Amino acid sequence: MAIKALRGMNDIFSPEIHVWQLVEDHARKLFALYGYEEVRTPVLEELNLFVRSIGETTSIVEKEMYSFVDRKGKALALRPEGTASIVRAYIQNERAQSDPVARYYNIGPMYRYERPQQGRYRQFHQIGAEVFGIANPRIDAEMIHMVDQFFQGLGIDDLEIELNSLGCPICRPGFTKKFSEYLDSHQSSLCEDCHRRTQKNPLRALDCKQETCMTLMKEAPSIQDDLCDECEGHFDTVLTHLGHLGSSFSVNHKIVRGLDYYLRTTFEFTTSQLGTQNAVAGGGRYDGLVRLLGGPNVPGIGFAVGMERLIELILLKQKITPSVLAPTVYGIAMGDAAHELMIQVAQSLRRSHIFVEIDYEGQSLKAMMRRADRRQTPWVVIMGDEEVNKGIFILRNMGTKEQKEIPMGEVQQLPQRIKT
RNA sequence: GUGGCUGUAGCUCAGUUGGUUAGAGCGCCUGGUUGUGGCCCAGGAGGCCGUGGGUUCAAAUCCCUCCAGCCACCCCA
Repeated sequence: MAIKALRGMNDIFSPEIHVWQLVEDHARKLFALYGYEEVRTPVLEELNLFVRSIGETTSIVEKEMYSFVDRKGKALALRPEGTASIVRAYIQNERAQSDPVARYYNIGPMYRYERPQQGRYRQFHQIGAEVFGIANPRIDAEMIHMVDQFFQGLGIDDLEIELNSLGCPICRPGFTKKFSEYLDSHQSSLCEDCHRRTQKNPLRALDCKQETCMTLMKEAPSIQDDLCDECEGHFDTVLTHLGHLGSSFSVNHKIVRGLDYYLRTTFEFTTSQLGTQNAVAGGGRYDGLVRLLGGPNVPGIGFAVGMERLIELILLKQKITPSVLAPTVYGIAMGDAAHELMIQVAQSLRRSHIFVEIDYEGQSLKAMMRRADRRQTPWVVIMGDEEVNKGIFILRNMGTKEQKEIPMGEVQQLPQRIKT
């Protein structure tokens, strides 16, 4: 094979593409009910946008970005996630001037240079949404519930919703310090990775999968004991409101997200059916981010759904069976004169929004019929010299094998005939 | 980035202890009906056996490199 797609980057074809479209469609319709509008931003941004927002010491920034310099030496990067770009766009376009409150959603590819495995790709797609300008914890609950609705609507009803509060710049440092000290006092029993984490990002040790570390984490200080009154109140409201909305969830103080900008509410939607890549959606609040990136002091919250993972789940659970679209009418013409007329018949039907596919390649009637059958079409229009001379065409019902001769003049009535 | 498993036709897979023209099923094409589909029957096309190198008289088969997929770590969607 001459040229192959890059590692971890996939082509998406028929039948799966229909599932993609269905999912995207579902998202657009549902999000619109909550007041979200789509935004489209470039996939390429200044490298610095991601370094500053996601955090210099996160593994995304340290080793997973597709970054390079352009012809003039400017450092660029393909977006590894969507929030930073949307925040940048919100600031740059002065959206807060007229009204700081805004709800956006976006759908598109993201890029991370990781070792691919099932549910993890170098180019992957997210459906994400962001809300700016609302500090009220009820929006946190509403957003999480909307994501829940999103999955329910696709027949995915067994995801685990896990929530946590990461505290805020007022209370988190105290906890982080306490937690670091705990790690230090147990250095000897920590795994190699957690040693490293102790320096750079101690909280990550919370979701280490090494058994010794896991048992150690059970005894570790928990963030919930150190939340300041405001954070605690915020989190409580999120929980009770989410309960009122009818979403079932659990609180997990170990969920730590890999992006530095999160604070207070964070959440994940996980499945047990996709192996180790179990997060199908995740998100959280990022109140300081807009200001950090040079904008006004506007709070924010967002989430992202992993398309590939969601679609793998859908296919796995057979909630939606991907199928190729079948033409309602399949046109078979033999000879130039018949082809001329076939085009007219087809156009007439298409004007009535009927899906017509004409066979241009079949070498024999038999071959074309075989293809019509394979395409699972219910109706076939057949035309040859005989029919042309008689001013008719044959309409064949593939199910009953009945066929009728229809005068060319009655093309207008075809749509009704086909519907019954 | 680390460790493990894997790579033969479009798909799913056979392929003996290395042995000469690499197979099956499904799918595809053609014929059995100068113009009628599914089933059946017959025939056919399609493989640099992932890539490059090595061992050997001889490699799909043994060894190494690289590439890709999968699994775990890591990370997260």
